[in-house]
Amino acid sequence: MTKGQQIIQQWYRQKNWQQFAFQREMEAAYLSGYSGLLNAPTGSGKTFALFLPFLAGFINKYPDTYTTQKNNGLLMLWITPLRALTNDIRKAMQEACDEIGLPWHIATRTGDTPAAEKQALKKKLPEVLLTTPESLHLMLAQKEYPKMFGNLQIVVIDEWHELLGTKRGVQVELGLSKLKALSVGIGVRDAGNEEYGLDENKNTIIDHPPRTTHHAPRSPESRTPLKIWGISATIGNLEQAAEVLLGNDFPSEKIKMIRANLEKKLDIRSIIPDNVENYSWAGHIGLKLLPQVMEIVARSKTTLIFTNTRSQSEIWYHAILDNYPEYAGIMAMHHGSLDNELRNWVEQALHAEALKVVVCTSSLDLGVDFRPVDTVIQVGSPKGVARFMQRAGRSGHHPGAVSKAYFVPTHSLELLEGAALKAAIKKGIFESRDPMLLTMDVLIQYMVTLAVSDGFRANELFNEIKSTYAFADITRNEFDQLLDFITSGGKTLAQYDEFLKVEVENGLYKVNSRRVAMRHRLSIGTITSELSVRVKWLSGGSLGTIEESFISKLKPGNTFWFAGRSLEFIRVKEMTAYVKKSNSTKGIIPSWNGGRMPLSSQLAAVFRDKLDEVAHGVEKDEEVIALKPLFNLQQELSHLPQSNEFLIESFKSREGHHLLFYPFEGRLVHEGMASLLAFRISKIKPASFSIAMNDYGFELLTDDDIPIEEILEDAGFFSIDNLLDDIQHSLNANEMARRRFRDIAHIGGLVFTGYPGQQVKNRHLQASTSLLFEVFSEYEPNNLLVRQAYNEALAFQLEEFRLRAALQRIATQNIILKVIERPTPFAFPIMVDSLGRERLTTETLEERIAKMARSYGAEGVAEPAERRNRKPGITRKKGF
DNA sequence: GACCTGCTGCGGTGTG
Repeated sequence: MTKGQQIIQQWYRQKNWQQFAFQREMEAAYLSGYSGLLNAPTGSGKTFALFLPFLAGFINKYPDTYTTQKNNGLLMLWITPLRALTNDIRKAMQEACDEIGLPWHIATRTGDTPAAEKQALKKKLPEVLLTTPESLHLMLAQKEYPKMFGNLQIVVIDEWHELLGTKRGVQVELGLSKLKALSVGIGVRDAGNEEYGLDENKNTIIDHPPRTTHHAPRSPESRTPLKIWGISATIGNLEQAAEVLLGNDFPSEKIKMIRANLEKKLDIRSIIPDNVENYSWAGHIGLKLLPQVMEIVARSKTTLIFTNTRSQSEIWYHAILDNYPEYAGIMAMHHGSLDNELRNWVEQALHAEALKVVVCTSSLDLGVDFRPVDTVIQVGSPKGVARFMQRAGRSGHHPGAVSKAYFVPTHSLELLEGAALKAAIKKGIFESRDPMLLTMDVLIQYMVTLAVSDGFRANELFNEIKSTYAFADITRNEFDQLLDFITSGGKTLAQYDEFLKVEVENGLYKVNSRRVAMRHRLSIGTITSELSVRVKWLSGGSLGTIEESFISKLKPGNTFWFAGRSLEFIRVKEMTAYVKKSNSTKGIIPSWNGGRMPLSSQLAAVFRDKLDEVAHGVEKDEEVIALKPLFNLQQELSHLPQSNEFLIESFKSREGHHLLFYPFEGRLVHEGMASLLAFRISKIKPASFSIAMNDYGFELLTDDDIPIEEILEDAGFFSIDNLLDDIQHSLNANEMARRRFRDIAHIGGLVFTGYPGQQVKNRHLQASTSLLFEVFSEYEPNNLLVRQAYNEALAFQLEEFRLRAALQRIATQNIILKVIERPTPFAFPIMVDSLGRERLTTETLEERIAKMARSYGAEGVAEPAERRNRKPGITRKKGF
């Protein structure tokens, strides 16, 4: 056993920790020089599984000197997606070093780090640096960055599954390609120099001449000595995750996948309403089950209640306070629009076990490690298996403990998702994270980043980025277009100085303007967000942020609920809304505009399986048994589709002709499919439709009578032939792309969002990105960024891939057309979904649903309920 | 400018 390994063993004994098999495996792999991916859940000691072997490696290499004070320079770079994680992990690592007697300095460098500390880091590097992808790029935007990373031994990308599939992930890929390239050059030069980096007389990091030209092209013999390790939770495509992380040039014999295979005991239960028949058929808040939820909370020590939206957590918090006032003081709320100070306080209080319950959104998905929580409650569909697993895993956090998680349906049919979730987890089905490809905006940003610091040479950079997974397929022609774009503004913008950022001197692409450099550093990153209004007490102190559009609808004196308090609105000044405490118990709760998460395709598939079981009379799940009356009614009024059947319901009311389709494929696909089918119908019979949808199906409503039997006979109705063409005609693809383009323009640096604290007005940004989009579309139709905008719209807004798969599935199914008398349990939630929900409504949704139920119930098909705010579908009148 | 229920995440200046 080596000295390093001995020290590790001793450390585990001292800590009285069990060393798991995967940790030993990890140790062996690391010490034999492998890179790869560690698949381990949080709470399994994954940090030490990587950190200790790294220490052991160092101690093995320098067994006699490691205890004396040395200036090693940066040896390990640890990247996490969350600022907060860097601090927790740093503490743990520092403790380990102190205990072993290694006089190392472990530092963090994020947006939180004070400027003075950042300066100090430049002068004297720590041995281990914990940072974020954005901060890594900021470091790459500093002069002489190659020095900083010259002695780097290992890069760890923590929570890689969180980054993979996003533009932040692409940013990491690009950063790694540079670190690898640096290490190749240095590795070659350094061969045979064991004392490298250990010069105690000098306070410089490494002693080698500044690099004027960059590394030589890679040859197979000079493969990178740098080790790269990712840490990822379980996802559907772990192998691919490793490929993306390591890039195309990594020798496969140097790659290992280590799986923790720690069986986490999960105890999942659905909360079943006492009487499903009386439970809401529609809705998404779920407060009817509050008493049952609070019983569980009372029985548990600490509970996290996860909700799907920020306003939902406000509503639940409020309801608990109203009905269970004894929880005041031991309950808290946590979501992304609350002030950071408040959120930090909540996290601390959780840690100190001072809270009994926290109502939260996915803001607590990560970063609650080491906090004792014994029960997790999920209100509403988690929309994905992995997301639910992750949340469930937040409870019973020590190894070996059982995770207890409850699922609270917010409407009856959602209860079947509980059964689907359990089945999916049992079968080990997980969602994949698809890596993003050819994101030119991120590449442009990166190119300018390099130009801002030491400059780059085109051929070298091209080879480097070709080694990444994201840009493996980029052509030289495309790359040249980007070069042209950053140096001359491309074909279209050449006459505007503003876009001429990079200059070429002797083949070196470089930014010489300090102003350009500064502005660029200010806008590094791939996260774009809506402009929001800060909410502040008149007396000072911030509560959080809400959307401009919400505030603009308030008049001074109005009360609203936010951050769990009743507030009186005073005035808005410079993007800040001033409020004071109100005693009114009534108030509107703000809602925020956010992403629209559809049911994942994996969970949707298991849901369809469950439905098939139901149709075949299989009754083994408690959820299915409870839902029996509902399914019976569905069968009675219409039909329960088996997996080889596709149900369509046709129904006439005074409102018009309703057509209901049930692909069970998630709302984004339904939105696209609804528009597509509306278009295809209108080609046969001109008509104008309005569209409503949820995660289970969609509705087409028209004034005209549609000969649906006839239409269904047309083989082309569900066909994927001419799909793209029909989509182009049926949806406003232009508008969708324009919206995507706004973010792309931000990331690519085409618009400047302003200096911190003095943001450019949103309106202006909107106008300028819109203008750019138009100019490009007109004069440069093959512009790479415009092309990207269309591709992103197709892939993420329309989920074209899933849409295609769904159509292909439907083509193999038997179509069951049912003419129904009144809305079925399947139809009802979709029709309710189309009732507008304005932000400032006085009538609660519950009342509206009751009204709608009355209007359709006893009197049969009576006066239709108010149907505002429907999504305008295609308008194609006769004679078009 | 569009959303109508809808999450999360990062970064941060100058000049005389």
